[in-house]
Amino acid sequence: MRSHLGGALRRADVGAKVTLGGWVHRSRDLGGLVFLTLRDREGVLQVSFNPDWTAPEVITAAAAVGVESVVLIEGTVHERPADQYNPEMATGEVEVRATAIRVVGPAVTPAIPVAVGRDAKPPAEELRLRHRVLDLRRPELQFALILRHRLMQATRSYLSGLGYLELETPILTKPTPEGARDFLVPSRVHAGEFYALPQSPQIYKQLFMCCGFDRYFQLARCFRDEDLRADRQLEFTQIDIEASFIGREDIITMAEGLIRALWAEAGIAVETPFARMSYADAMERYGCDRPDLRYDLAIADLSATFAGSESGIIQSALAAGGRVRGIVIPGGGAWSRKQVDELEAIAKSAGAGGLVRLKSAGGQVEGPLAKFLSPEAQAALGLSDGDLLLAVAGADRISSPALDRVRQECAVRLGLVDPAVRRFLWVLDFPMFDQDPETGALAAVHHPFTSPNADDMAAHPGAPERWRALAYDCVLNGMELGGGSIRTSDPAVQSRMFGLLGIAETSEQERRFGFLLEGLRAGAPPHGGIAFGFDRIAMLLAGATSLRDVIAFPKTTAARALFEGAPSVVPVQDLEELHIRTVTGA
RNA sequence: GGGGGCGUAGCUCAGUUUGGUUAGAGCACUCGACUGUCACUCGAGAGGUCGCGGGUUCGAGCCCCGUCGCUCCCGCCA
Repeated sequence: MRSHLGGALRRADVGAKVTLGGWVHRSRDLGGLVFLTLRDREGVLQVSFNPDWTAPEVITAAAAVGVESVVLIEGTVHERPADQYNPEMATGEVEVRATAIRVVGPAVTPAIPVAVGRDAKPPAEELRLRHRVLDLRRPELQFALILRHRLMQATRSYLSGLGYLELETPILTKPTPEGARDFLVPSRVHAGEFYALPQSPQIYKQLFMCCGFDRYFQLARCFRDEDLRADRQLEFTQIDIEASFIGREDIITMAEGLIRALWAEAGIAVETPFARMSYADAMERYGCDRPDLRYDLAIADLSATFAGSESGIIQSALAAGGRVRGIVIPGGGAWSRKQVDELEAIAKSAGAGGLVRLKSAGGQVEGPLAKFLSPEAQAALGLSDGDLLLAVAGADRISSPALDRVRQECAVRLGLVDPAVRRFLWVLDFPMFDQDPETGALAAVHHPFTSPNADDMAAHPGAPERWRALAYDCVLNGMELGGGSIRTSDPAVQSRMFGLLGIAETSEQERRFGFLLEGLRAGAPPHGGIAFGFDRIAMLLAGATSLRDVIAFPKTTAARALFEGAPSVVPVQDLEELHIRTVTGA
């Protein structure tokens, strides 16, 4: 039906007789002379209807077509006169002189505009989602989804090239303990029983290793029934990878190559290897496990300096085993009382009791606590003129998240966040467990299948909260791109892990994880892997600010699909067949 | 579950401060004019449950209460 994609025509195509199919992007009727802008996935192209080469009834038909209608056009590619080039169009040096037009898909007047002006705001997101077919016609979204496709192909090409096999895992599966709420699917055949949608293919990919498939990957759909965010959807795609007979360094090298290949697909050169930092250092210096290294503003331990102060707040924090930690902000001394109050509010919302503030001006240290500090202590702070010191006294569990947020906000205020800079980072040696400060209960930081560090187990056999894990996260500019670990391949160790996590009963372990334990007992190779958040990577590389712009049919933050209207009520008979009765008011 | 922002014509918005005549603009749409436009231009026209419900008032787009939707964030979620 078509001979060319109109948006791809260039000066080299001049002279070609073409048949084009596409959408009417804009139309300009000059009276006896009509221009249509035709749009397809390659771009937009001007088609001219002129009595010199177009029959009168064709011109009449062209003048009558509404925008967003689908047309088939016949004509010839001509170079435009040099003074009529349109530098804003990739096809701007040519036009197609039409001899025929057929409206094959007339369109009603669009509810939201597709051809938006240069400075025009796009319609409200609700309308964009409600009229998604129109929204997805916009060149930016076409670009984003086409880039997404290319990133998928680059992933496949890179990993296949390394011998990885793309293997599929079930969507209807068994509830697993990733920590998030599962989506459940009722079984019609087995009354009262449910499948779960996978939060990730974690166990299946480990089983593949036990099967001997050796190198696995999948562009895996994952499902988590939690509240949404700009960067979080109910269903999302992961680049899921697992390999056998490898160690941490093998995974890191492979993953750096993958990142390089993906960024190259978007035209960005990435240097490897990436920087590395231990979890402990990241928490100590930046207060978080995925620091943005585009700026420093590192946290320092000031406990020794403040030890001699007579401030009650400080003394009680230190007495309780806490520390005083703070950030020196060059130039922050010029900030107003109100601006610093705002920073304190941020620290408080993160759980801190308040912010200790000291600034250096004219060689003097000023601030509410300055009088408690000896001249020696004041000098030890190392403040230069104009510096502001913001500190939090208390347990690290409190001060780290508070200083993390303060640090990020200060960086924004100081203009230190350069979007053109990319600082990739591996965070290594995560702790194996997170301990609830009240109950003492352990929870897996990564997941229960991660292998603990064998040296730590040997050194502190009775203190699992001190064990590190063979886990690693890949971080870019403060964002987690992906993470993984070397897994436990010894079924006895795995069983012990379940025990530490509160699943002590053998029968309970077998009921929930028997299929994994059976795989491990059948002879498991040492293995490990990693998973990257594919949507988030696509969002970054497309220059989008919301995941919804790189997902064709996303959900709103209220977990609704506005275009198709999901979720929706279903007939009672359907529920009965599934052995389900709804509760009133639902 | 909690907090913030937004909701006025098909779309983007003004009008809400301090309640007061018939709620406006640009774009889109309809009709007309126009032979090289490219966000075509020009003229005319049509288009409104001011998200929804209730209240206060002589009178509500504007004030009060409730509710719904979208969005950002916290909780939650790697």
